Amino acid sequence: MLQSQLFYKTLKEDPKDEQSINAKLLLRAAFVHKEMAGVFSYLPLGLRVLRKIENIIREEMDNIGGQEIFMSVLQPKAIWEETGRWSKMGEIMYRCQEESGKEVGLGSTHEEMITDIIRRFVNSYEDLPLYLYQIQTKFRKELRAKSGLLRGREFGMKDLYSFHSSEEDFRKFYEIIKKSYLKIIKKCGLDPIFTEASGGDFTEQYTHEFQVLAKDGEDTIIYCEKRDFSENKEISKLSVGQKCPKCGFLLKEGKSIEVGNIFPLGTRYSKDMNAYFIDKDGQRKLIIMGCYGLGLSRLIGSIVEVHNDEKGIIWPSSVAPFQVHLIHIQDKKGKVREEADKLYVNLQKENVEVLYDDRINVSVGEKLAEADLIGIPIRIIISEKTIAEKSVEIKKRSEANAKLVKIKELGKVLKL
RNA sequence: CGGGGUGUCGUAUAAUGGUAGUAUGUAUGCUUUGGGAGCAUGCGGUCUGGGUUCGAUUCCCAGCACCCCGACCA
Repeated sequence: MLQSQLFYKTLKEDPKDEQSINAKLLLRAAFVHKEMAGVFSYLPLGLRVLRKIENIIREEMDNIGGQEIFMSVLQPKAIWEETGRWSKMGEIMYRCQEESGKEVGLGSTHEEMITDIIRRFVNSYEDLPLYLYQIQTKFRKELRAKSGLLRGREFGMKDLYSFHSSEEDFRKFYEIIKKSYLKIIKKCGLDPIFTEASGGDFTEQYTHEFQVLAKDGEDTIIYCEKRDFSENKEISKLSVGQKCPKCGFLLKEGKSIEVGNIFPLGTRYSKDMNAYFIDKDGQRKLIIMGCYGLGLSRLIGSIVEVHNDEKGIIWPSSVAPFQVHLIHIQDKKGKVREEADKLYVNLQKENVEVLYDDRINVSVGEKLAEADLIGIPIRIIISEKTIAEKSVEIKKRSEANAKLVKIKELGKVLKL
């Protein structure tokens, strides 16, 4: 991508109304545009990050046998009435009324809809287990949207629903998905803590959350540094300084962001919505369900909250909008530009995702400051100086020092 | 939804009961190229509605928006 063509514009100053780091940096670097509180549009840079994360998730979901679907956002009132949640979700769900008086809701979650779908397709134990997921925009009337992408009224989420013929089978899958989520979150460059919490609106039982430590997180967890124990402070009977019940280490308390959660739904929804299957023994039984959410927008926000410095964002390479930021420093004869063009073409041939700062009437300082703000993991500078040594300068965004690398050896250094 | 704060060019800010200024961005031209570069010229603004007043961006009231705290929630 040529930077001269990229749809973006950076801001030198923090937007005055934003307090959270993720909002400040994502807005300043033009990853997103804010439409209103808790509602953001994704611009080219931000969308590239979003797609990266989506694909990390897809790959992992497909690995464990998930199948992707895409449910509608508009939801009929009738299915929500079956579970009694039409009135219960009133404060959360956006709703509208058609001319005829018919009411519809915008999906704030999809338990009802998925149950409605599968009850028409699942008849036998042979149809189970079944794992369906989607990557979808959710709408919730947040009374107080805040903290940039961390709490929105419209936000991206991956939701997975699993269907089982026995509690035992469900438990097995619960363990699989736990590992899988930990893996996904780690791949996104975060350090997840598996945390026990209360079930909220979904279930009476305790559930589990995937928390990421962050100064400005809105949750508080009591956790063991060895990662073998963690409870949301809301429900925890333990506190800082007490011993971890698993390993005896001293417990810590920390602010955190909930990036994912898993709920054992049991037969809560299948019962209300008559989702049965015929088991091996010929008996009609309720389908056992689980649901598993992963906040896409929230993951992006969390990554920025965790990976930044005073100059800008530091993207982990797995989710970075580009892998390499190629910057040329203009000389009088235009030689550097020629060399940079060549390098750009070559990198593209090697399928390196490269953002090439080809702009000519822009000062070096501005280019470098913008590069730091945008936060692409590897910065390559080519200038008269480096060309004199048949080299380029390489610097990782996460490191302080740059080094000269011979152009010939560039492929090796970039591990192409 | 309760409490608090803030609304001035795209962004960040200053000032004022009587012509709204600066920086940055942006447009044009020239110069410049290793940390948001220089000169010149141009474009661009007082959230909305009501009240007080000869006159309101300024004072008062209401609304709206945004931010923060709380409650709620992924």
